[in-house]
Amino acid sequence: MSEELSKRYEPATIEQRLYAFWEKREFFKPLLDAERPKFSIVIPPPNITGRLHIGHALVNTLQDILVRWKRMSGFNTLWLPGTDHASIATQLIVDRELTKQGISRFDLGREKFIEKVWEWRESYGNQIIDQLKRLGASADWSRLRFTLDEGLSRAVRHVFVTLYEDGLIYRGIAMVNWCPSCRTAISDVEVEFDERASKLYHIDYPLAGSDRVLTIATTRPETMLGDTALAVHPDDERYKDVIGREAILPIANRRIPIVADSILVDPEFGTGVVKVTPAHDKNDYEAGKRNNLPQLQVIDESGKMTVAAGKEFAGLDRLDARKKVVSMLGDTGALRDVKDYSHSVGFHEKCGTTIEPLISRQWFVKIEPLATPAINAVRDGTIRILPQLWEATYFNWMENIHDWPISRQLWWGHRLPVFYCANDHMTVATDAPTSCPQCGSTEMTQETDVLDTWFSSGLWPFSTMGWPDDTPDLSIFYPTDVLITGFDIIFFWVARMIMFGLRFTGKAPFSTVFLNGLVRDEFGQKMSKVKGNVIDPIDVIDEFGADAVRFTLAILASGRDIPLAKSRMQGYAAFANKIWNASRFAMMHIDTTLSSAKAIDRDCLSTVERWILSRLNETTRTVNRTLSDFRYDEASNAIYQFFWHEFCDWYIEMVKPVLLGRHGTEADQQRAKRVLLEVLDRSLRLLHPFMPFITEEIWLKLGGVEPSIMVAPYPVAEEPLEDAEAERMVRAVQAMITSVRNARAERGFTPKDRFKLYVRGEGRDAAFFDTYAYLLIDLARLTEVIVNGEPPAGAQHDVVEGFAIAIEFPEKVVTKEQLERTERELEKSRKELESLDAKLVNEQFVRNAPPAIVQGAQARQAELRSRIEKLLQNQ
RNA sequence: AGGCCCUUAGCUCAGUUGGUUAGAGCGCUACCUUGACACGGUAGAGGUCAGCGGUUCGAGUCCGCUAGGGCCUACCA
Repeated sequence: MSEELSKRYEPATIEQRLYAFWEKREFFKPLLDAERPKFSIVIPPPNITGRLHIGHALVNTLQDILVRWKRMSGFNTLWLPGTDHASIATQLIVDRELTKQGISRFDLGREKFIEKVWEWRESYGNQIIDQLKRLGASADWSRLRFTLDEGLSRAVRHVFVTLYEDGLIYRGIAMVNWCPSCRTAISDVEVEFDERASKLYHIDYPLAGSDRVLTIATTRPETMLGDTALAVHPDDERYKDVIGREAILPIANRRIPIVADSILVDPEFGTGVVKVTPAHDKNDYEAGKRNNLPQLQVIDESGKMTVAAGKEFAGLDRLDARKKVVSMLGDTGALRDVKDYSHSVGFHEKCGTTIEPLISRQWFVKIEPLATPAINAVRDGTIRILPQLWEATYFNWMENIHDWPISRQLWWGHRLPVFYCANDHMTVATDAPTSCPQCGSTEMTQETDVLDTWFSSGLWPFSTMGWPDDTPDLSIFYPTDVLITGFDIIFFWVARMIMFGLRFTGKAPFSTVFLNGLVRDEFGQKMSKVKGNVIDPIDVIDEFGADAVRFTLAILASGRDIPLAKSRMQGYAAFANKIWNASRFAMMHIDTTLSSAKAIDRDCLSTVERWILSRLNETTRTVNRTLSDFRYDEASNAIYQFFWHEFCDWYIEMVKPVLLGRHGTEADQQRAKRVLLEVLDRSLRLLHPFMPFITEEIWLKLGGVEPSIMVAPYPVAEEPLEDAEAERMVRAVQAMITSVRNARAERGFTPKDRFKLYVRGEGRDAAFFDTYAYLLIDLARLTEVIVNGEPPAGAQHDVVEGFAIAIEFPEKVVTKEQLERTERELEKSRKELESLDAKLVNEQFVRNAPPAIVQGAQARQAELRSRIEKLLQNQ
């Protein structure tokens, strides 16, 4: 048959053509058929701002492997793709673009700015989708969703209104994490802490009406302008007498009360006196509420000092104000000491700005009623989180969860469905009211705040399927089966989907969460532009092919961090080339197509054929089992080992004598061709989820019944193919061949030199060695094999897999290396035998160990004894 | 501060409930242009499984301690 294949596999020439073929034939699309077993999965929507990075490549490779495996295994499979509008990230990017052009978003105004963002999204927002296609992702692009789509926006409004009506969304004034650069509130999970070198300033506060001073310590002296109290511990003997008195706040010269607070103050820390700034510190805020202290805001939304901080500070940036305060304190002698200090500082994860705790009016989700069912769902096994150790992290966070601030003072995103009339009456409704239900005013304005991006992505598994409508997609594909994502968004996203899913659909949105590790560089370092160790997936796809990249990611992914090295990808590119050439070899000989080939008569197979089918069957079993456990590493490794080291290294070599007509009958040859086709076909199908492109390219040439390998059935293990006896005998042949090659190399013979081999075997085994002597002759390059003959003196003896063999060399050339080697082997065998002997005379061992272990030890003991005896003859 | 994890070949890592001789990829050495493949083949070197102690007939695997490294969460005046 067969067209010519090029000598080397060239991924670039086939990948895009095959992907276009799959898309055109709509193989990615599931059926709207509720009767068939389904498998569904939703993509973690990448941000529209994103370019594909290696983390996306990983998570989407893992999803695609699962999806292709399930699809081939007969499931009606949906992989639903989409993108996230990424409120802050996108706004930041477009903002920066505008800044480059010398425009501020405030010049444009909200509406014009949002138009710009949509334009930006049209141009760049789907780049990442095209990149996912390069990877081979078999998602159903006809269902592509975007979190700001009308349908998804409707779901968002519906959820907001429902939660509001249920009393689970409220508006309130509270201290939040504020980003002075983005000028918005953010949630706790969006704050990243980093240990920073800083200073601890010790400042004297005079006690009013006395000469005494109270020394406090602070890392943020500028906030003292907003101090409204000092606090000490009520049981601290040193300060019992000052409780209730007043201190004089330096610089501002205000009198502030001294209060007792056992929660805020740790008497062991510092001087035991704490300044209290209720408007600018979380703990002080709480302490202020406990002690009825006024809140004095001295820093504004942009991080600048307010008028309340004093005339000379108003308008200064908080850091400049700090310098000024320190300098003034120094001048007045109130600055007692400055110490180097290291403490953790919160930064906005998106822009890196230092977070400023501020009191502001925000919208919150009351989280406890949502969290409790979400905790239970994981506890009772409705949802399982893998690797399981993440469950503890999930519980820990969920059990200490705080209300979720969901409003953001941004422009790009879902505007809250909250409307105010001219008389400031508030209406919460999914559709904009034309007039105020309370006063009839027709001057309605919508809340300017938008929702946290994660509010909409929290609805992703069902909003993408048309919820809140009752759609076929929802009834067939929801809840989904598996969620694959990075552990870094377990709180941002996974927890919120579970909470929302349970609340609004009554069902867990997925039954399994698989959290993949972080891709690092080959030395285990995080990839970062600064370090310059970033691997761009598109670059490596260009260099090694998508299949090699995917295979590398899969074989390294066991749930933990992945140290990715280019050398690794190079290795699997070589594997792809190996597959290509093994197939090339096979196709040079195969003369039927898969669809026209006759069924294999399993009753008249050769031992070698039964062996390779048995090995392939075992591999098939392993791959299916490990994939269902998300052990991508074991699955891909099993195929790799089988294909390269059993199929290529041994089977193809063993079948060559028959295939090339050096041995056997015409019928043997025909059968060999048929089995070769069978093994290649099954191997390719087994491998397809991991390496979709190369397997498709080759498989199409084999002429199967199905139009594509991706819709051909996935192999499953079949018990009749297991053949322990064939495996035992071929193992023996392999060991004999290895032994001969080894001895040849040791004695300094070339591969061209041929020898006589003596093999000892009984009954059926002897008959086997007679029949398959040609294998030994061909692969070990022998002149002949003598079964149960008497080897001449000077032959080299060995015992492998329980069979005694001897090699007759042309003359007795015993090299020093060889003697040393024999000595080493003897030493090893003796040592092992020694420990085995000790074990077997130990009654405890014989009594307590399982019989199989004891029998194994005895068998090994016998083998070692005979091996030692034979090795001694070589000296 | 609390919790979790890691330490196995030169490098990066597997090693499932304790059980024969601890594996892989890359790298390294020697030989081989054998009619699928030099992105190849064959053979080989390389490990006191971080250290110490314990449980057990038996420990890389279980327990404790020590040392080093990483991650997460919360607070740090």
